[in-house]
Amino acid sequence: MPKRADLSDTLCPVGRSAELLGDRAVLLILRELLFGRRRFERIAVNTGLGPQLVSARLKMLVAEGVAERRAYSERPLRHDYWLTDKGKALFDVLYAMRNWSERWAYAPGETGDGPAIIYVHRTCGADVGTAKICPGCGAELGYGDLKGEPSSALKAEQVARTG
Amino acid sequence: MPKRADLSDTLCPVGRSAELLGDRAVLLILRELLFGRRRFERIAVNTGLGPQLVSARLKMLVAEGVAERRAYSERPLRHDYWLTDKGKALFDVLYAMRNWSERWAYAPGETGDGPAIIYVHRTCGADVGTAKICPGCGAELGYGDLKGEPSSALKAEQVARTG
DNA sequence: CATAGTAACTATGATAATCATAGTGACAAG
DNA sequence: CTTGTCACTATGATTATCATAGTTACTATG
Repeated sequence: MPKRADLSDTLCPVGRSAELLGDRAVLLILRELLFGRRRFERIAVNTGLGPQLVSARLKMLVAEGVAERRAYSERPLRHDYWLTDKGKALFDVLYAMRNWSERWAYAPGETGDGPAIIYVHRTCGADVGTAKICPGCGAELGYGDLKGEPSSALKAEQVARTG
Repeated sequence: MPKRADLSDTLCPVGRSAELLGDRAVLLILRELLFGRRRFERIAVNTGLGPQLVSARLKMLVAEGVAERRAYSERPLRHDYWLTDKGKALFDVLYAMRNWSERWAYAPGETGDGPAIIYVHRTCGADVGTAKICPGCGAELGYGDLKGEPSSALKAEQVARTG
């Protein structure tokens, strides 16, 4: 490809975020980070992306202020990646993606019966389904508010990948 | 690139939608379709994408059931593209992207003062800001509920592109 | 102390997606 | 009968991505 057209200076807000989010690898890495998987190897394995891609994208996310690289061990020197507030705010986008998929992206019965991931509101314990507002208590749902439980089918897939 | 790894059969809902949405061209085309721009040429010009890419992506969106190709003229035979319900439901994702950008993606003052696009709730007339729930009437916000007004700076940019 | 293991990467070459540019087909308008 | 419109297709150069293997800097084990 020739250098991809740059949209980072568009004033259109969708165009701006598309520059960041319009990339499979970025979305998958953000998924991992939002789920609290912070280590390089874990992210590479869970996403199925090669280490070179993971490395390049993490560098980019750090440069954009979406993630932070921290040392979690001095000897040996080891680093992992944490979301910044700017990164945590992307929860809303990924949650919208998840909700869309649960409604539109599966064949009937493909996930067993029920969603691929069940989300429960930490505060009130209600199963939120695919709602934007907690059906139990009416609160808005954002980063950290939900606890996700993969369906048994999805869990099996994750175990198969992780080995 | 070798054939990109296929995620369309993951059970993870974020992975599934990432296969579709993790692509700059798709996001930009969806933006246009959600704004009611249905014609091929208009989409190509507004997104800055080449006609080949637009063509390929629209075909994919039609194959995925996100958009529909319709004849709007018989002589000469001309087609345009409409979102299906599955496509309209993607509003939530793009709206989340927009909200994130308005909050995190601009330097201070870059959009003048105020958001790049002002959204007004059609039903109650309230300026929704970057809320997920209408601050005026408390309703959830979905496809068709909002009327967007680009800031003057963004409008100028759009005119520059359209010619 | 030598081998194996772990974790976060970097290096290399093949393949294919993307871009820029130009062209096509079918018709309408002047 | 030339110019214009609209929805595309064709071509070639460039480069991002993938698969695979290797590197660095340690720790743990026999």
